Amino acid sequence: MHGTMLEIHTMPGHLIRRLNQISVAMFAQRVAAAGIDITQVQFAAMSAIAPNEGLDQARLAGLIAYDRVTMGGVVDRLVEKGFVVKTVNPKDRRAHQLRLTPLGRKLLERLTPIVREVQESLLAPLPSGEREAFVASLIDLTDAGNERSRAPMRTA
Amino acid sequence: MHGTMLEIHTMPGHLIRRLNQISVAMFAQRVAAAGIDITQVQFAAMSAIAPNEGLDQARLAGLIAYDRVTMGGVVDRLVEKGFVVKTVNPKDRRAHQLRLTPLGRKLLERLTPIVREVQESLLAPLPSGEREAFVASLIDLTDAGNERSRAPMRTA
DNA sequence: ATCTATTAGATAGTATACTTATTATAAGTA
DNA sequence: TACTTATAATAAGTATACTATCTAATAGAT
Repeated sequence: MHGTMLEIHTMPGHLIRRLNQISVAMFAQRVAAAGIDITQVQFAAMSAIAPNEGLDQARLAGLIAYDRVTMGGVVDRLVEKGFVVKTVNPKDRRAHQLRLTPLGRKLLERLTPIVREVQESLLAPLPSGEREAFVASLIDLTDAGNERSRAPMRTA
Repeated sequence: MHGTMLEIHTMPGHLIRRLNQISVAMFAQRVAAAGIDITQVQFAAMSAIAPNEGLDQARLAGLIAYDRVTMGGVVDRLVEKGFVVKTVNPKDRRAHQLRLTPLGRKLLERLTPIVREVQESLLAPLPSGEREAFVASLIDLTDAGNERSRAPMRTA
C-alpha cells in the first residue's frame, strides 16, 4: 500500500515549512552535541551583533529580518545567559545599544564552524551540482519577497 | 553605501527561515483579503482531514509532519471555529476521530484555489524554467531530512 | 518654543513548535 | 490474571513570530 498522497505534499509553502523544521532540528542537535545551549535564532542575532557592536534592537531586527517584538525576547534571553549586554544609548535614550560579552564572543567563535557544518549537512542530500542553484533560488525568492514579510530585511 | 553583509545572509538555514516567513505572510494576506479567518497550518490540517475522515490526531500529525502536541492545539482551534468535530473512537477510547463539518468542507473548497494561487505567487520571482527544479530540490531535502525533524512525516 | 509625527522599546494576547511528564487506554506476554 | 510495554491525548513550560496598543523620547515644522 502507498501512503496517503495529498496535494499539500508538493506545495512549496508546506515544503518550506517542513524544511525549516528540519533545519532547526539539525541545528539544535549539533549544537547540543557540542554542549552549547543556544538556538538558531539566538545564533543569528549574535552573529549580527558581532560586527556591529553598539547597534540597537531595531537595527538588529532589520539586519536579520526578525520582528522587533520577537527580537526583544531573543535579546533578553541572550542577556540572561550572559552573552550580550544592553545599555541605554545616552544620545537617544529610547535605544538600547547591544554588545557581545567576552563570553559571548568566545561562544560565537566556537559556534561558527559548527553552524557551517550544519548548513553543509542540510544540503548534502542534493547532488553537488544542484546546491548552488538551490541557494541562488532561495536568495532570489527572499529578495523578491522581502517586502511581503512582516519583518523585512533592512540593511540600510 | 552598501548594507552590512553578514555570512548568515547566504546560509541556507537562515534563508529558509526567511522564506517561510514570507510564505506565511503571503498566505495570511491573501486569505484575509478573501474574508477568511484561518492560518496556513490550520488549512494544512483541514486538507489532510478531508480525504481521511475519522482519522485520529496522531495520524493527522504524521500526515502533514506536525508535532503531535502542536496538532492538539491546532485541532482545538478548528473545533472552536466550527470547521472540525472531534469524537471519541468507541473502539479505542484514547483516540479522537476527526471530521470536517459541512461548514469546514465549504470553507476548504473556497480556500483551495486561493492557496494554489499563493503557491504560484511565492515562486513567481523565479524564472519559469527554475521553478520545477526548486520544488524538486525541496522535495529531495525534506525526504532526506524527514527523520531528522522532530515531527517526521508518516503516511504509513 | 510648541505642536506634530515618528521612532524604540515594552506589554498583552494569539498561534505555532517544541520538551518533558502525566493520564488513560490498549495490547502483548508470562 | 498480572505485568509490561506501547500508544493517544493532555498539561505545563520555553522559544519563536506575530498583532495591536502603549509609553517615552526624539525630530521636524512652524
